[in-house]
Amino acid sequence: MKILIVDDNAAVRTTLKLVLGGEFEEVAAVGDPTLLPAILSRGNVDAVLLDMNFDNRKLDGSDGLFWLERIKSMAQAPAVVLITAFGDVPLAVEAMKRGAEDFVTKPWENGELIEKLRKAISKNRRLRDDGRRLDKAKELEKRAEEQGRMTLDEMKRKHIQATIEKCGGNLTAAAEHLGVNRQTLYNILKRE
Amino acid sequence: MKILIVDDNAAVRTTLKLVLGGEFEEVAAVGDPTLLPAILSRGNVDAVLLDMNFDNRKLDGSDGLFWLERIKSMAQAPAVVLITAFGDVPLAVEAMKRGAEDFVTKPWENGELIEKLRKAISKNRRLRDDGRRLDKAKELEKRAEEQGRMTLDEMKRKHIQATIEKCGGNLTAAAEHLGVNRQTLYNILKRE
DNA sequence: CCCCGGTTGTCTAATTATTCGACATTTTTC
DNA sequence: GAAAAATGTCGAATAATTAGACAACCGGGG
Repeated sequence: MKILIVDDNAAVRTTLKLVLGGEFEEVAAVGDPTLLPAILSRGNVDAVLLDMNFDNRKLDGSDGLFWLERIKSMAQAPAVVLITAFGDVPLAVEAMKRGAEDFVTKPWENGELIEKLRKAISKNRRLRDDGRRLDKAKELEKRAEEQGRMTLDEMKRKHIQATIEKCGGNLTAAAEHLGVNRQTLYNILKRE
Repeated sequence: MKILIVDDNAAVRTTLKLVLGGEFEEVAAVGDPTLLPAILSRGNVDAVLLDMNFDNRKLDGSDGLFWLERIKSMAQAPAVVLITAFGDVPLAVEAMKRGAEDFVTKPWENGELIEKLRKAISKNRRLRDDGRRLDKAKELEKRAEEQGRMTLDEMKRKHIQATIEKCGGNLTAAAEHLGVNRQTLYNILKRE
């Protein structure tokens, strides 16, 4: 499991890398959140541990929310755990509503942080699977509907095509599966 | 849109009913959370506004989390907005992780609360729709799989049955849709 | 009430599709 | 390189589909 730390404080980055290094497969750290899209588009990060404040003139966490949104709008988005020294309840709630898997306040407790990261990753995986399944659901729904108003012949052809596909192009086996003679299958295919 | 207020403080209940009464179709309030299952199983509540502390000896919000879980484990669960006077960040985060749509702290701002309730309801509706679609997806998937290893004849029969169904039993129309002769359809049906 | 358009159930004869057995050929597999 | 499996193609027997036709039936409107 690969973790990406994003915090503008070099000391925090070093500490976190040290703490998490022994627990996760790979731990990288960057100080500049603008690098996030580039890094994540390479797609091998399981969780991002994201600081909420990068511009020291505003400590309201809006930077963190912004980057959270950027991350979560990506396809195959990683889990995101937010971390902040200036967290209040409304900010935490807002972050969770925008799809963060967890929200921790500095100073953190190491073991707890590790646990939260692990849980975040597995929760995110579940969500991603659900998302994928939803996409598939829409497709299936559409196909079922099309199928509904199909002519018998079209239906037949489609099923034949699918079966041949499934048999890896072996027409004899396909004919067997379809319950028709091999010759009949040939005829049908010849008639296009 | 129907709102259920759950708070052991009668004054809070009265105030909330007054505030929300003009904004929502129906607003009910109870003081005892143990009534929740009974009320919600009647299934006409869109959102629950749930206090986090019922036992005044423990103000850690565990009661709220407990009831939140109970509500969210129901089929067709309503939206839940938590409300508390003793909220801290970890509690808010935990509540959101457990599926609450929002988390507000006393004292609340009326307009904001109303807005949060509305948004909570629509968010919950989206989630519920997704859930339903997922269920349907599984079913469709199963059917598609079955279909995959069907004989041409079985396939034909299934499609014919479905089409007749869709045409409300009108065989002439069904035959038309299927692109076969009416007589052929009769023959097929007669052959069982 | 009766007529009418649409459906149903059934029939024939002509057409078309499917099956079976067989054979030569090509491709796969061991 | 030989055996096994798959392909491509026949012809003849069998089965299914088609078009056209006819009597019967049902439901609504004149």
